Amino acid sequence: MIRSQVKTLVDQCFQQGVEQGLWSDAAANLYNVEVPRHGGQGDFSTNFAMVLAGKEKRNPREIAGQLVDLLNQDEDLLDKVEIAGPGFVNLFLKPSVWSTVLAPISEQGRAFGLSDVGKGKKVMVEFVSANPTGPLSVGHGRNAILGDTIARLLKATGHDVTREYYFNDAGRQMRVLADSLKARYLEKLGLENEFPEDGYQGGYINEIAQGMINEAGDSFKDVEDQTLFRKRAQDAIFADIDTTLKRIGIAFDSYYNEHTLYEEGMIEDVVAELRKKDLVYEQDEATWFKTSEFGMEQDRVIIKNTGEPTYRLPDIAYHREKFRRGFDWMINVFGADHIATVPDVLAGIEALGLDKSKVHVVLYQFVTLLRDGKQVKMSTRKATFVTVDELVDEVGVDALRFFFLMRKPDSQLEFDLELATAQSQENPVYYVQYAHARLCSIERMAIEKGVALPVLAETDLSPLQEEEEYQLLKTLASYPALVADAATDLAPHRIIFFLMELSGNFHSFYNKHKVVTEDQQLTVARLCLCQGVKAVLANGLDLVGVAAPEKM
RNA sequence: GCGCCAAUAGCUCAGCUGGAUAGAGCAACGGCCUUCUAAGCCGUAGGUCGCAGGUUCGAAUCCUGCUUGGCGCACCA
Repeated sequence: MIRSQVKTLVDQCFQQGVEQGLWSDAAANLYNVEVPRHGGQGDFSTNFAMVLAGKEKRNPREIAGQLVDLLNQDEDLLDKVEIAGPGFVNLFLKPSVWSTVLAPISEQGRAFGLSDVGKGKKVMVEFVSANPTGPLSVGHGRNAILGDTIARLLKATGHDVTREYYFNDAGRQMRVLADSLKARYLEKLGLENEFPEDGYQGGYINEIAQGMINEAGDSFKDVEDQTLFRKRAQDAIFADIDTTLKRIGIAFDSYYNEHTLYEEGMIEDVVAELRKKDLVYEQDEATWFKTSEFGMEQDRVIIKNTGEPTYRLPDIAYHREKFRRGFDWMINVFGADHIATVPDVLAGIEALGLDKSKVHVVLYQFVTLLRDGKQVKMSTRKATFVTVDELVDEVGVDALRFFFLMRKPDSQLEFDLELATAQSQENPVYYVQYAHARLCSIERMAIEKGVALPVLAETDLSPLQEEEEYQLLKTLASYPALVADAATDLAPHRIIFFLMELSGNFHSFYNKHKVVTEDQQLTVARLCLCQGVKAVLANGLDLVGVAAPEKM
């Protein structure tokens, strides 16, 4: 926005300097224009002279002086230019420039902040992907919110996004699940049963068993085939997962069942292709993949001596399928405990001659749940986990999403239930939402007092001259670039930090200055500013899936 | 033993991919409601950016080596 105007200006001066023989073009695209951290260092600052000095072994302050002369030809943007420190050139904008940010916000409305930096790139975000063995737990919650928000960000920046859920309803885990259900079923009928040693102990199994009894009594008691029980468990649990996801605002574009890979022969196909490249061999009745040829310490089994593939093989086949479906960028959201599987799959992709740089794994660290100040130990089997549903019951969807996004994926996330529930008033999500509600309240008040909401194009913005007003305008102006960066860096937490900053700017402004006053000119100008802040807050909140309430 | 992630204020964490004097929220202390929502604001205090080297005009940020914590290292997923 305004920053890019300034960047363009500096670029033009750079070019002029090249044409005038002041310097070579060695530093093209290497310098930057950024917002300095401290006050008094201008609205923007460039390291131009120092970068160039490094390239040409000259005195940076001398180059800075030449750049300043060129910049001083500008009449529209700049108020003054200074050389500072080791050779920074600090640019001070004409104050009136800042209010120009309000026009695009007003014109674009909900679309302000969106961009086409993705250029329609076809991207798949695969996330959650939990097998249907139980309700979604806290870890899945972080996965779900992270994946969903990354998808939202990419969509907002012009990517063609597909959200996919990959799951597997076969395999050992599901067999144990079926056995667990059957045992509970028999148990409830008062019949002899044997609960599997490593069975799933969650109460949800009992509920499913009870449902079967309510429906059909004991008619399943002699069924030997486990398929029935597996299907009952899977259907019930999947429906449950789906309900939870809907509840936290998440919908998938497609679901992919591992079965498909078998049914359509893609598993054998991958093995055949690897074999053709002499990358597999048989040993101890198992089939091995030469991962050692791709920088790994040892080879890995892809087909067990039982004839059953290990998880690697379908994972590789699945990724090949993603490539075949034409995705340019494949993002997987995995918990840190899956780190070990990543190199194998990447090796497989490489082995198949595909471009592994198109696959990006977002690894998020664990969520530590604190209850009564103590860490809650969680285990899916023992059902000592806290579910996403329970969390939502306690803190609500908005707080859940906000909290899960407050930390970058790389950081462990501490979720203190007491803090999130008992002190919900101090919850940062309210800080942001409250700012939005206040803005709505101001508009209501203005209308009540007979002040019509202004039309920006007809409003003189020159009365906006307070420091707090400039601060708000500057923050607003930084929004579009922030969204673009957060998206391409897969860093949703930056949106959260932006929202807190903008809200903070607004609360400060609000406490120091009154919007609706006797001064007509000032009132309408400030109402325009408020409309801009409100719109950007709403857009940002929408981007992370948090509500923007009009009243609190 | 090997791999990945982290280490920044008392606590929880940012730090825009190498910039100038280190940032926020809680917690602590002191102030601000007859005025558009006090779920808010203002001020004070709080730091050897885990340790040691290296790279350069310049390092919390990049490289190497250590230390501590978390997660992994299956013919489980």
